[in-house]
Amino acid sequence: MNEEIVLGSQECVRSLAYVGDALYVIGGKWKLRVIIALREGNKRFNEIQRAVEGISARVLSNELKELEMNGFVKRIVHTKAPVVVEYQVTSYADTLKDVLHALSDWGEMHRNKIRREW
Amino acid sequence: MNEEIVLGSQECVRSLAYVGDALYVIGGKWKLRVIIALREGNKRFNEIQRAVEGISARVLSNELKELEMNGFVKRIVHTKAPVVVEYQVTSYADTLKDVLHALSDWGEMHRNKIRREW
DNA sequence: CGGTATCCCACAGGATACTG
DNA sequence: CAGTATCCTGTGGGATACCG
Repeated sequence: MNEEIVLGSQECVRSLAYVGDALYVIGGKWKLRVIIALREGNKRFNEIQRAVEGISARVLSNELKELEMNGFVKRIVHTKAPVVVEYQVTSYADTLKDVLHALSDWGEMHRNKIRREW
Repeated sequence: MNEEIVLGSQECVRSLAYVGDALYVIGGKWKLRVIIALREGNKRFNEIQRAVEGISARVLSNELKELEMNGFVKRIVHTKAPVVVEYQVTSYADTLKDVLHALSDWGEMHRNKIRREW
């Protein structure tokens, strides 16, 4: 039951490439946070901006475009009476569930550790 | 069993903060990759550089210092006869196991998806 | 080998203002 | 409200050279 602890060389090489690929699309300061905000439910532009603290309109606009291009988010324009634009996570974004959970859990643990140390 | 799919508002807010904290320390292009490389086994400076494709000596040097400061990596200098420096992941780095697995798995899935599309 | 020093630049991303 | 336009800065990070 110990062979799980140390990665084999092959696994390491593959893992390096895969994590590289992952970071390429979901890396950066904001992408995952925007996705998290939208997983709570569809949101309009300004709602996202309020939810994701610190993001500027310009940056959010860019992130949404990239997220849409990569299939994580869908932009929905309601053409009925009051024209409303809202953003929705796609089912592909759901595939990130484990990543988000793992990162969130680890972040929580880490924050507590840091607080204890200071 | 459906309440798992949509995050509650509280969870969302907490998750946003936690993921922010996590990305603060392990975000960026290289940190996780250096950790992965070292999880395979202790390595010397140039070995790491060869394993983590594309990283320059200057950047690797900086990353190792930060990783050491944050308790993920230990720098070991063997003072015996042939002076050798090697780097080792700490047990704290092991707490990232789930994050690394999730990211690696997702990266693999995503790569395959992209390849299928083109 | 294990780095450091220097130089440099692209680009992520912040601030502010503005528009339909 | 849903963005765009402009401007600007920091810094991540590449290239190259050098050192003990």
